[in-house]
Amino acid sequence: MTRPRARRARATITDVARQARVSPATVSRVLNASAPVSDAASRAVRAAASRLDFRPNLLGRSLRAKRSANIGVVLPTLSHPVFAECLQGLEAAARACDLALMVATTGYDPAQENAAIELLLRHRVDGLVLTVADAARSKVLDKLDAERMPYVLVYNQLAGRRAQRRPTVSVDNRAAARQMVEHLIDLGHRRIAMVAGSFRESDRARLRHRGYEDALEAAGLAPLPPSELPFMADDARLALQDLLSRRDPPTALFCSSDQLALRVMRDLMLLGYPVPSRVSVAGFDGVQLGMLTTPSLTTVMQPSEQIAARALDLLRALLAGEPLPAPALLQHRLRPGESTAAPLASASVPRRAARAAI
Amino acid sequence: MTRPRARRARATITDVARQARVSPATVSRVLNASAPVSDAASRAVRAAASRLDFRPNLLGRSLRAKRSANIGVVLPTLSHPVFAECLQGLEAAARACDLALMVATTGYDPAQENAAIELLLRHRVDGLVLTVADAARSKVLDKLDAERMPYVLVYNQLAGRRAQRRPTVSVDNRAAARQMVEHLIDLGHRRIAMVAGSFRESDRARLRHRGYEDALEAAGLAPLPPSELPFMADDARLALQDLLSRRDPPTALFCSSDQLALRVMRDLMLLGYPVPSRVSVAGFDGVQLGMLTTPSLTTVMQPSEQIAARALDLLRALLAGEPLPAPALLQHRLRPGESTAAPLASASVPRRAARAAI
DNA sequence: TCCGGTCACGAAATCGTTTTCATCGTCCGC
DNA sequence: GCGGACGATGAAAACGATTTCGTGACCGGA
Repeated sequence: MTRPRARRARATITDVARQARVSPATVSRVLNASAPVSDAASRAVRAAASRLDFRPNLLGRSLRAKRSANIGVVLPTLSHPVFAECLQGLEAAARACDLALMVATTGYDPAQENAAIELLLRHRVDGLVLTVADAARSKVLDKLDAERMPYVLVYNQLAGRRAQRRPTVSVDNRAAARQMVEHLIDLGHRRIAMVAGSFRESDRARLRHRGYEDALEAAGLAPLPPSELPFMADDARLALQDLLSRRDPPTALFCSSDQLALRVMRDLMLLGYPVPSRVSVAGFDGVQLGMLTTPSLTTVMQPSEQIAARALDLLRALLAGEPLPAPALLQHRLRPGESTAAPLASASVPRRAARAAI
Repeated sequence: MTRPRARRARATITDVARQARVSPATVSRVLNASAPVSDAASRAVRAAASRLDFRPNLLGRSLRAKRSANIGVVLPTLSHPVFAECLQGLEAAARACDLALMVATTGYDPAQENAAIELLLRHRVDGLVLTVADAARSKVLDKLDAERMPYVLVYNQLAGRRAQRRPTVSVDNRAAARQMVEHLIDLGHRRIAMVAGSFRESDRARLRHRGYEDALEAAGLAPLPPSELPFMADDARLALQDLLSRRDPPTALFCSSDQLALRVMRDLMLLGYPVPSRVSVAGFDGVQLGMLTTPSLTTVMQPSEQIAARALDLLRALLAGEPLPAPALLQHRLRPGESTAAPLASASVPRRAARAAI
């Protein structure tokens, strides 16, 4: 007697086996192509599986195989479009090879980084793709190393010996920043300030600052003291006001991210400093929305899609047992926009002096 | 003889049990507080667990308990900030109750919607939070219903009987759109066009169009034919050019999303129609970036954080066995920006005629 | 003292797979 | 005709937890 009203539970591999008159082992072999199976059996299994609408229970498989086909993604935030785009890219790449993605965000907070990773590890992700605040002194990376849990860093970039131990996919932040600042110098700017959210907490911001210094030094110009913009909108505006009302204010601002650059542009407008006629603004990231503003944002494009795709490639290689890959540096591209222009004649250092300085 | 060089495998519940001199069952009871345990045993277990750095293997638990503590999120895209913000909110809410999130994006494509869901179901997510292209005629929702898989829709909004069967969390799209268009009318606009990516594929765009019609009708104004902007940037610009070079062109454009509105604003600038002096533009969503542009975007704010939090609440209720909740309508808010203003005197219908029409 | 009832706990079954190992033909070369 | 190799298969043991069920121990009341 079958009980018609009870919802039929989903078919398991045993049901398929019974229906196909083979053993569960054979079903597994057919469905995973993990061992040769006779044609007859193979067909019977496939027929049974489709008849029963078999959906393998990945929990069972993962438990037994010690592989969950599941990779963790840990990012600082999704409000910043560059990370959202990256996640989007990861997701596409992951689904292409039947991997699921578990995401967590950390808000740049080490405690949350840790909590996020713990959660993912409990769920037995096979590996991780992550962006940490500071890759060189990250507790969670130490932990992952200690546990031999494979991971690939994205956007983070390491220098020196550490770079050999921790796989990263990024652009050459220093070179890219230098190129951007050189662009500003080429436009005629002589007093260029760099603005970031926090240098201390971001390895990328620091590298970009190095690039900024490289460019100025090569041009014989003096770097201005770096500015950190407070997180609160109003405080940030005041800080900006302060920065620009000094004697010899900067004529160009190089921002450590597009998100920041867009905020800065907006604040400058509100403060009565038109962009780019009074102040030029440059960003870093190349988010789509930077092209939609007026003026459009001059920025360094990071190839987020490629970064994502490459990161997943590397991670899969690690999972396959290949040795630690060298850090991957992907090509950036300077995207000129309308937010940068030559400085006002009155604001720029007299031509002759500038030339002499160079 | 222990082999010191072999990496010690992670401790399992059995190891903890052995170390604490109790059975695995007791360990489980202590760690999940699922049954009373003596103080002594409890302490011993906790001590052993922390000494061994025990990390429960959720695969084992999920398999046995038929609960994976894992919820699936299916969204059209993450490039659209409104979804990124939603995911961000979901993640925060989920981690607060120790749930992991598995995400997939669909690009509004039914085939991908299906593939994404299949993947998540194989991984045995406990439930889903999703946004589909069109909730009323969605194959995947039918499938989920058939399988009794709990889900909550976000942003989607259903009308009529269907609304009772499918839990949704959204704003009142129609009312919100009406309010936005009324705002345009109040500013003096008489020829207002609505612009969307695709009405056919989006239940939300259609509802917002209804609200648009409501507002115009209530004001005694005639709706203009709706415009769908092509996806390709250049084509979209041409379409816009065409729309505005007709006889009696619209003086205000109501866009079905902020993303679209920002693109439209940019294109209008490029085409030589300043916003808002020549054309007003209004959006829908309330994404953060809309406040950073100049002019800032007039829009309807959807409370994405709350939508996410509420969706997770509802889903947890469903998982706990509670009956289907009624659709949740959350409060929207009109966020006035600089992208809307009174129409040029020459463009607006003469006051008297307008009054008469009303 | 005995009995019924809690209470804390352990043994063992179970979840749905994969994987090892043994078995059984069959085929081939001699 | 025989031995060995090989190919396809099934039985059964994992994987790491939860959960059912049963069993002492203990307590209070008669």
